[in-house]
Amino acid sequence: MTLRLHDTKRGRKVPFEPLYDNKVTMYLCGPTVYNYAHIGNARPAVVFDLLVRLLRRDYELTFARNITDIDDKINAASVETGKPIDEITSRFIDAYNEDMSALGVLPPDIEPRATQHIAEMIAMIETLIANGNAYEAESHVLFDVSSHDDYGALSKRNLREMIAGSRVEVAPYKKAAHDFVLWKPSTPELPGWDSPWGRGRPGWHIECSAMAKKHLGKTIDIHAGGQDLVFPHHENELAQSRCAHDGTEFARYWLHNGFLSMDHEKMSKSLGNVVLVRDLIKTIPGEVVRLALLSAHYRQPLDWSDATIESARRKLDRLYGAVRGVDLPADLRAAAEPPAALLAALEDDLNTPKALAELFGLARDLNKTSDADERRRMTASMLAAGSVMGLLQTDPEDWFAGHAEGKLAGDEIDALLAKRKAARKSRDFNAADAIRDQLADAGISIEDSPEGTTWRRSD
RNA sequence: GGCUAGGUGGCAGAGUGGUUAUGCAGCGGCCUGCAAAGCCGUCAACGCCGGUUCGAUUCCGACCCUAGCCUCCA
Repeated sequence: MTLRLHDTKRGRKVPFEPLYDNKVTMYLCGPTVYNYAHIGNARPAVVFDLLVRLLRRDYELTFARNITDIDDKINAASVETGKPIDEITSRFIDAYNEDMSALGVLPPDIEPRATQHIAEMIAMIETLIANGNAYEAESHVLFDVSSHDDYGALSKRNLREMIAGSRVEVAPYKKAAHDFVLWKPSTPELPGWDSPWGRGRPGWHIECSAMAKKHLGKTIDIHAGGQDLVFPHHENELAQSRCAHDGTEFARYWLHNGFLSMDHEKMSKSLGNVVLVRDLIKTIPGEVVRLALLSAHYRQPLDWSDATIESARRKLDRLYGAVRGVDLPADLRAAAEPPAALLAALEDDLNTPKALAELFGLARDLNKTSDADERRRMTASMLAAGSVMGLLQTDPEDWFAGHAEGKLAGDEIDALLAKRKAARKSRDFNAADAIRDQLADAGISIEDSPEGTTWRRSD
């Protein structure tokens, strides 16, 4: 395949070539588990899940998505609720995985947790001190940014400008404003680990460097995350890892997804517009959320609103409508390939809107033809495409029946449709239309065709 | 203030130096007992001002506007 990816560091799309022939390593910055995942957290999980699915077609992929389970926000939640840290984190790890699963996100090969890699972090910090890249001050260990020439190369900023624009108070123990914490002391109430610098806990950035090294090696192929992580998180990871590994390249391709807004406003707790995935999927199929997240290119901003959801739902109705009622043998389905144009779109830096356009084109062709073999072939192709994108994996009948219980049960609907059929046969259209109205009131719309009548939930 | 990305038809959203994106909505038609779904046709766009060019929405420059980052943040 000819995959092209937009690399943040080079600032442009470049052909993807793994370090080793057919083996690819990929690391995605996962959640900090102090709360349920919101829709903004879901975007990187979904878009990079698509990349994972694409890569697995041609490469032997090792994919790690970490869990940050030690952090000040987690500590704050612990103090607030009076519950121990691991009770909080294990609960939200489970919730995160359930929620992502509902969005069709496949589990990563490795899900490393920060608290299980303290020794690796300490070892890396010791190396950084020994190499002259870090220093100890007042029980803290800080990374000396001035020791790394290339600092700022990823986020395209230079230290002088950053200091000029800085509005941050500089901690007194720092040599320079942008030196960042590798290790910091803990108070007796807070979680801590023994270290050469006393009882303490790791800074935020070091965990990803240590875990990437342990599970994927010194140089990884793809490092991904949200755009907001470019600085400082990824810039700092990059500096640490290279300095700890004698300048060895850390990540060969840096991928960052764009931000999500809520009704054109920034999502924030203070505005009260944070939407949890957990709440969303109570009323909306996870697949609708997934398609909504894939309906804009991953590097573009995406606005989340009721219209976004409704649009995704209608798109799925159209796609499922096309494959509905096609009797597809399992072997034909298993052997099918996605259309080449669709793959080409995805391989062009995950151009999901283009890929979806191809899918709709196929749906139109499918709706047009009445040849049974053609219909089976096209349906198989659509489902294969859906499989790469993590869509269309539900039985169409189940899709249109809806997940939530409506006002009418399935057998009641069938009974009404039978009555209507009889009425139509005796050309009593008033009675037939009354039944149709009754169904419409219950949120059921019906579709007559030469083969019979089908129905769908439309509310 | 600095850095980065972007401003496309009613809405969402790709793309391109000259030719239909796509979805929803609208309009006309076909199909239907009437609808719905589907199909056909159709309307409609490239922030502003210059420049390069035979030709720019697409390249270059200025300007205006928007978002993100510069502090925890997907």
